[in-house]
Amino acid sequence: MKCSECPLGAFAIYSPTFLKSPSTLCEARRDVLNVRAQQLILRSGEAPEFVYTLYSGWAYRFIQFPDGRKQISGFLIPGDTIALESLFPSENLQFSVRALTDVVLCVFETRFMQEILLATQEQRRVVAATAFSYMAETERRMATIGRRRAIGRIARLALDLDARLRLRGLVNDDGVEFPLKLDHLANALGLTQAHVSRTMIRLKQRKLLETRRNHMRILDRRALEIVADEE
Amino acid sequence: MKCSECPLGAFAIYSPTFLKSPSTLCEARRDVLNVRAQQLILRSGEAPEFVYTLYSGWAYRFIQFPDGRKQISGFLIPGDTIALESLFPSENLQFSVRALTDVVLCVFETRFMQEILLATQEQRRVVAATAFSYMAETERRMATIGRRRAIGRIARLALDLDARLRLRGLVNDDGVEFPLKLDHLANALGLTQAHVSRTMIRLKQRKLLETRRNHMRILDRRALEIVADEE
DNA sequence: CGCTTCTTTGAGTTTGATCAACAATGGTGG
DNA sequence: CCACCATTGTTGATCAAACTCAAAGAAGCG
Repeated sequence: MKCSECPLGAFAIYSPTFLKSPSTLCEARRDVLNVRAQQLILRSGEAPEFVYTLYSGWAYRFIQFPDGRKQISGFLIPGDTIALESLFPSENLQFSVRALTDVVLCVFETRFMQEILLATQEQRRVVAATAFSYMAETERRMATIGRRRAIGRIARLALDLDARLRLRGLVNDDGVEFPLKLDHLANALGLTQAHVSRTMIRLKQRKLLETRRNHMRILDRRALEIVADEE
Repeated sequence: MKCSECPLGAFAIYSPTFLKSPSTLCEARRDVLNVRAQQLILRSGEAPEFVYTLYSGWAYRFIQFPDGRKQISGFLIPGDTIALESLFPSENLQFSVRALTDVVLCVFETRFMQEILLATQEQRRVVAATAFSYMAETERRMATIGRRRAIGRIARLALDLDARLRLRGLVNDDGVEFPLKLDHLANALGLTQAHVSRTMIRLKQRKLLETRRNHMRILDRRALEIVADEE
């Protein structure tokens, strides 16, 4: 695969550099890695050696508790950097990342990526904006989990994912790719799988969204937003 | 107040610069602001004009819902920067910050602070580390809210705050300053004030911690950690 | 001392968890 | 193309944690 033809380069964290000179990224890229669904990509407690970006497939970032429970703190979609934390030599990771589907990763030399991302004003701005936007999303999800009931939590997550996927152009016939199982939703939203099932059925009955196979479609965005804000 | 004598400079985000040349900060400082308890410091939707750091008192960062509920996403203690987001000209804020007690703020020229914080490798490292550490704390709190019951959530918050306050030296006779009311705990942990009250009483009965006036003391740290991890 | 702000407590209700079984779905290989 | 298997989703019964609403106490402050 040539970086110069990458359809995601314009959305990645290195987009300013990519748009100016795609070949720079090819030089920084060490490898392209295939990872099977369910495999760990980053392990809590370690310090990642490379910077990875997601070329295809989904992954999720999660915190594992001693008793086996887990909380998914975010989903990663094509174009996302696996963990901005890996860019800087600070502490070890406090979370893990697991492939949700089969995944293809681009592997970059950390040192090289640091240089690219700090090189220009514009690049630094994009890095900061990406970090703050992830921060904002995490805070909003915390608020949703803390203060909304099941139906509002699911509505909000559906809207957020839909928006992000659309920005990346990952749309098919008026809906988006959607490999999440009830279990993922449950672990991301502080609910149980059984309860997510019941609640999804309510959302479908109210004609707010539908899911089939690996696909989700929002049927009434306005109404769904009201549910997310008020229920 | 002279910056050179500031006891918090060594803990602030500009600590490398401060330790080398305290006067640099005096030059960047525009003002010292007194803010009363309950006043808003930053408003959601706006773009802050200056960079503020907390010289004394506590504040909290929160998201307000249309229906009046709110979620506190973090507490700010002396030495903290009010919002790293204000450093970079990205989008508008998605959260607000309110003074929890009477507060004294140092007000810095944004442009000047940017220069200081990007000037050296060491400064950039500290900025990144601060951002990632706040990120990690937010993710861990999300996990706690999503996957722990009331007693574990309170235990975890008490431990986290205690640790942060101790790092800053804000300790008095084996306990820490603690101006939080039940309502703040409730809004930070996704609970109601009534339920926090009942749960705190259980923690006190089990001799894990005590609170009087504006003060909290952890009586059995080991046991409290077990509660935070497993209950 | 009186007022305001916080905390405690109670009764009744609701949401969501738990445990468990069963149904549907989508591959896979024969 | 069908039978089989693994995975995922649905459903029911029961229970517990936490919420709501409300009122009474306690504590702190001027």
